[in-house]
Amino acid sequence: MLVAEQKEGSGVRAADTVLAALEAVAWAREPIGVTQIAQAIGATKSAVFRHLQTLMERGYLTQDADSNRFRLGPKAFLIGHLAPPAWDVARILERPMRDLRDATGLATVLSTPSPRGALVVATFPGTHAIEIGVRPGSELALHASAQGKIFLAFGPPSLTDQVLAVSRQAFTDRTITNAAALREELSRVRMRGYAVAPEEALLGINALATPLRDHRDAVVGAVALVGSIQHLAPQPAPGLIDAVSRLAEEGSRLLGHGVTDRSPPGKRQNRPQDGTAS
Amino acid sequence: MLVAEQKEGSGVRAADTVLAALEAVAWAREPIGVTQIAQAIGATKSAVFRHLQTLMERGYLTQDADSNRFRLGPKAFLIGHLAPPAWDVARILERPMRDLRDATGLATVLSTPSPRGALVVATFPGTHAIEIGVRPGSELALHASAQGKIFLAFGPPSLTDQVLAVSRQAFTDRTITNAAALREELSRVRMRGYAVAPEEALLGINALATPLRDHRDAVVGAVALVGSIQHLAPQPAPGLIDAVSRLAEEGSRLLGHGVTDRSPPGKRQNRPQDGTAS
DNA sequence: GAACAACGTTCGTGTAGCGCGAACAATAAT
DNA sequence: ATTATTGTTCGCGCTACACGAACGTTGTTC
Repeated sequence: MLVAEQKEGSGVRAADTVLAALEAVAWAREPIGVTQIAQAIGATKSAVFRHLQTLMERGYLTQDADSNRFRLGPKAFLIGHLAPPAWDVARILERPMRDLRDATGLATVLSTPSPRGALVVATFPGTHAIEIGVRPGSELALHASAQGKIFLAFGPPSLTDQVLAVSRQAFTDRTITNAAALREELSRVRMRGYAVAPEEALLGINALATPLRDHRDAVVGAVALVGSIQHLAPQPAPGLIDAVSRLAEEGSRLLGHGVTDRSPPGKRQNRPQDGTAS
Repeated sequence: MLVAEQKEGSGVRAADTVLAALEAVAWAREPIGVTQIAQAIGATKSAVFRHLQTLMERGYLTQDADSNRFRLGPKAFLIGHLAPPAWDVARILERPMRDLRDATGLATVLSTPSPRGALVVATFPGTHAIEIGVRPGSELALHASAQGKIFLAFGPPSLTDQVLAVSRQAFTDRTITNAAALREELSRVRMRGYAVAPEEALLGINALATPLRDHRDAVVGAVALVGSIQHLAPQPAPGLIDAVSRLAEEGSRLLGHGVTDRSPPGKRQNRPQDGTAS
């Protein structure tokens, strides 16, 4: 074992497992049993069982009296509704996102940055016969999704370094795994102001994403269109780019971007970085 | 094995700690630091620190870039909004609860049963000069709160046994700690249909609660008025009782109570169990 | 109705991973 | 500068966790 290979090194194992179990229940749209949870998160039944007890004791889960299956409980609900309204972009953007979906027929996705990837917060599936969508809760790889590249391109450079430090998984043969190539792609994204990821996460699928900025100009999310490469070419139609950009701008405006922007320049969190010294 | 004596024995310590840390952040209405969290949940700084890393890795928390303080993250938001809409009673009852508060001037509280107590889901503080309220997230003792007694009186008998198995804490000298007296009080609650808890949790404060029932006739929550014993006597004014009862009935109706109530009697969740062999 | 399968739950064991306390670093306050 | 308080890291010892297998129960199949 030469390489440190820090995958999960800093965290607490039992704590990570309990959160994984919680998520397994959350992502399932119907009550789910111990065995399914165990194999979903790759742990043994007995371990999961004890963790589920912990979650029940604290009210995050409830166990159906006669089926012995688990569903989310009141504490989970409460925690989510105590979360800062900043994440309520989902609600704010619900209408315009649906409109964009209806106008383009493509799946519309709202993501937010998370250490493991671009967390899908809200989605509106496409309207074509072959429906393409993304499940809320999914975490899209930062290097292989349009949203992820947005976060890498406009987010803190430490995030990029983190991603470049470990080897990137190749989901398809179009996935950009080379570090230099990825850096180049990111500077291209910065120039264009939008990101695409043709067949980088899944063959036949492309995505087009633009950044959401808050009142402090920090990128806090991304809106994206996802669809077949038939409807969403590697070089998307200008109309689509405009539409997504407008949606992102509207969302940013609703987040306070551009208003009361009186923070003295240079006082932002834009630590000098390297200015893309590449 | 007569008594199970399960205080915290069955859970996983690290898992419990990480959830406690998550809650500490959630209940704080502003970003909070490691030290405060540690002493809030009674753990050492270093342990809490590692747990916070786990929570960040999974996106439940975000760390403010320059203050190093923690706030709830997107995953917490998402989990809460994936919770079954049953807990959305809070939203459904928002209007009527506010109306009741305005009509009575007393704090209106919505609670739901949880193993540790009556979990406060939503509150509207009273309107008197001396404001009395309950913080969302608080877990009121089952034996010393009006809401808790509702859950004991109308919930599964196993819950009552559980509470009676351990010694009850006396918050004031009015708190009912004696097992027989509590059983008696519960049957009184069942007869009346409402519960009060004059000065049982806090001197000078009383509460008046009625049960919320879902479509299967199970008690899934309680609405309560909380206020000074000046405004809320140990034997509350009939008008107040009526008002709370009406609110609870309206809430129950919104939860589907009374419609398609065709479940055969005796088929409910009253499994014989061992009948309290102790 | 017996045999089977699958599930939730319990139990014992070895070890690694956790909690602890103290040291270190970085900031803020005096 | 000095002090105090914070966030972060380190090393150690022991606990309390993950594992695997067994148990009890439910539901399914022929």
